[in-house]
Amino acid sequence: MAPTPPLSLPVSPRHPKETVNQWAYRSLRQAVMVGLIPPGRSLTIRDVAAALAVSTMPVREALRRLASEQALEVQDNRRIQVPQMTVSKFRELCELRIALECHAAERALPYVGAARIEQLTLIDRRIDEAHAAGDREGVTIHNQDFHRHLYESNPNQVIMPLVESVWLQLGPFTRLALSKLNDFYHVDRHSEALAALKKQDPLALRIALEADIRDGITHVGTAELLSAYVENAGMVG
Amino acid sequence: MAPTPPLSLPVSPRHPKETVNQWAYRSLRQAVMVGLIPPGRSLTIRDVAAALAVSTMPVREALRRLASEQALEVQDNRRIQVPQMTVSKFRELCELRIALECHAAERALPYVGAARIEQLTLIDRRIDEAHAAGDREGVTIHNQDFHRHLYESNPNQVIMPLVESVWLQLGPFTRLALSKLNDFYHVDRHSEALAALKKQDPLALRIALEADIRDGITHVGTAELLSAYVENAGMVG
DNA sequence: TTCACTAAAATGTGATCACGTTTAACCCGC
DNA sequence: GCGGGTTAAACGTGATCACATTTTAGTGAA
Repeated sequence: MAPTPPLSLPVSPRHPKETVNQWAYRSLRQAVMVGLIPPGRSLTIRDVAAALAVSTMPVREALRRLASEQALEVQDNRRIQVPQMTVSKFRELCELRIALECHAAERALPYVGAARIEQLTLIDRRIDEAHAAGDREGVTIHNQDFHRHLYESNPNQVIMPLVESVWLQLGPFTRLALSKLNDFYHVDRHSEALAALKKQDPLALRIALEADIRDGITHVGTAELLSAYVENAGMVG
Repeated sequence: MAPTPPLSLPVSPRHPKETVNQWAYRSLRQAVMVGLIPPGRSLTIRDVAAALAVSTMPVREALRRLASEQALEVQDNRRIQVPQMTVSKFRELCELRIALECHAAERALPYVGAARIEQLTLIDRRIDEAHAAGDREGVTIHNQDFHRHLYESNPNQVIMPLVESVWLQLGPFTRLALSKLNDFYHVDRHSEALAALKKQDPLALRIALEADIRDGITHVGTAELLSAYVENAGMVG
């Protein structure tokens, strides 16, 4: 077995007023979300601390937090690693995502006014632009932005943290979905969702949203593709 | 304003092989779950550490973890407190609970066999016993046990952590529901759920489960009762 | 009495160190 | 060469200390 390569993390600049803890959390979260750390890779506190050039203290709290959000996994060894994915677990996460987000959208619907719809339309345009430019990471970010803004129309926010947790778990594997994105004719589910919002039609919204989520998933969801991806431990370009 | 009373936590014995961190987390979680710490009460690291007779290190990690599970809330002051509840937030949490748990039950259904049903029946009996004995906390614990065992029939577990998060947020207020428990004729929704499991009937299971959850909630859910409870900051016997 | 300003206490944050456990390397005997 | 046992390195955990920020108390003037 080859020796584990030295850990290198992309260091985004640290915001002013941001604690080292938050910065470490944000950096690690981003790395996990875009699948930069292959599943099964174990993260030691000292290594991450060295990679981020900070002490161990903020790092271990960031690691623990990500673990409690199911983005990382603590083994019996007390060692922390990126969770391994299985086909059935993946399916389970997708179905959960659909149930959760359809519910979130339905609960948000009554609060969606014209201003919000305009905002969502704008974000949707940004997705298209990133899509046209072949910017996969941009598509991911703006797509999450679209969903987040929709659900957060509901002022009584309790669902978003759970949705984010699911996103984090699926995160490392959405890259695969995006790599296939251009191979299919892309139906704009977001337009359908926006139409449903304008009509205040809950059922149409659910349908559009479920279709949108499945669209991004089915390309991955075939057992063959995913298991090939899983076996390669995330090494997909 | 009266000076904040000194913090006293019920210290459950520490398991062997359990780290101080885990023990502190478990203790705090339990305290929050049963509503022992009134909403709005701010928890300082040093106070909790003193109450648990440990150093600050494990405590702050426990606090942060509970915060990331939405059981506690970090303010802009960086201070940590038990979240305040509002009527609409409560309703939102209840609807989320129903959506989440109905989905979990449906995904678990195919895996529920005779052995599991027998186990659930046993737990249900324990609920009745606690109910008869007037043991509210026992009812809560065994009821959660029933739901947990049902959802965990699904071997690909991804939903339970989210469910636990919702339980934690509702936790401090279920006490009120239980205080009214004996005032109404109690339809045994668990029996209906068990029947649905035997028949492998997804729809009947959903209906039974939603009814079960609503039964425990409607007594609280009336705006008057809850707001009275919220105003009193959890001071309900 | 009330408001503003200052000083002191309290609190969160981050770094460093010590200890026990786990993991990996190494060496010896077969 | 190969397996088993010993030793050293690596790691997580928990405690203590120093520092910056926040909160509170106290004081004095209007």
